[in-house]
Amino acid sequence: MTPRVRGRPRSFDREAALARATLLFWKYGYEGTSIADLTREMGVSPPSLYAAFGDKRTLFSEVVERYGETFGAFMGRALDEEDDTRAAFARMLREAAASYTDPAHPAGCLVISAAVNYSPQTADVERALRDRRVANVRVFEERLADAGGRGELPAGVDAHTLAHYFAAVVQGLSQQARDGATAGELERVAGLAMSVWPAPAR
Amino acid sequence: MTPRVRGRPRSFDREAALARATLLFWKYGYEGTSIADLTREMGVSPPSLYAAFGDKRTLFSEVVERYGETFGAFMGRALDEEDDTRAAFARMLREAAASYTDPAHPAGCLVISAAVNYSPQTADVERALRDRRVANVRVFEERLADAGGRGELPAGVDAHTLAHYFAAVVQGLSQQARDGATAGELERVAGLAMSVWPAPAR
DNA sequence: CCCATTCCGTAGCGATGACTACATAAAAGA
DNA sequence: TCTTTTATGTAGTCATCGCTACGGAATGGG
Repeated sequence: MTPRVRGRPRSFDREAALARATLLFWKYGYEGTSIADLTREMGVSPPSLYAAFGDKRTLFSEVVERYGETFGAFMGRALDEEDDTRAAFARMLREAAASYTDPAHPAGCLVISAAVNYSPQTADVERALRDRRVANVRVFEERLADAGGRGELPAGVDAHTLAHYFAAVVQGLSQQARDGATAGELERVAGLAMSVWPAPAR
Repeated sequence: MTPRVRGRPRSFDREAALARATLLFWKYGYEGTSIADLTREMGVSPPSLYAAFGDKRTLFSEVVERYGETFGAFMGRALDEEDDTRAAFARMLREAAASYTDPAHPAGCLVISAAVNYSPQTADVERALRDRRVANVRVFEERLADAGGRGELPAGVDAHTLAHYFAAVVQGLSQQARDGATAGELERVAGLAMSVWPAPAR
């Protein structure tokens, strides 16, 4: 199972180091986190970091990928596991409020907040996260349009606007969490935000 | 009126240079904008910049102050000029949607997006903007509590939650605008967001 | 006219950014 | 044991960061 390779084995836990890097990028963002910060917190010297993860951009990409499969996975799960569309979005907002304020890690969402500011040279990093967010809005819209087609929403409900609304609320929850809002405050905001849901077709 | 001073007069328009700096910080953020970027776009050499504006932090502070009195002033105006509280918040969201997508300047709100990412050395800049945002939530809450006291809202309506909700929506609109949402899309989101407004007391 | 004052552009300061050359250490294969 | 392979720590590379010393240019005061 453990494929013994040639050469000297690496002296650090790659997964643990990646987890440390995630926390740094999450809190300070891509440009706010220096290689010196990373090597210090990961307990790895610069050459080892570059050998194990490639350059800073590649490491960041892997961090984002890992984030999506772990901390950020609640969003896809809420939409996939709930049959009722309203329940799916309600659960998504509720879990976002909880996750974004979890004291076990930095506040807010890494995909939303880690590359807001960027120098002209790192515009592509900002673009990569923006593409993820835009793709997410499309996922929302497809689910809502599908719900409309199945009669879960009254005819004529604007799935496009509703999708952008939920995206905006999620991003607002992330920003509020970073500004110090508590889990309880955000859970109540999430509940209030759901009251825009259109009256059921009759 | 023009107080003639001794020495050589400055060869550039201080207000125009400040406006250029505002656009740069607005788009790229505090750390994403270098002194080299600023001197190039402002058409001013580094020593002139430092003589006229102090260091980078001080320049940024002045930019933020100016922003609040110009581009960001619609928010205070909406709350001050509208007697009806619901109309005040509706106008605020509507104008935010318009301002954040105005092609005459970078998308979104400078106070929300210019210092999301920060190195440990510039945490105080992030803090300064965060304090502004948090103060804003308090202004919202006071206006909403006042509306409750005047009978504009049903008894028992949670002004605190409502204030955080509106703050989150505004921040979500800003992020959506930076991600490329159009004015029309955000205006519809703003309208939808207002449907959480509680039914009037009877 | 000369001086004091203020601003100008050039050129460069020390510190830090991302990243790497190099010699060595630790493993597997022959 | 000896070679090959891969990882390690030290100690740098060059570019860019925010910022400034310095000498010259443009003004008003005397």
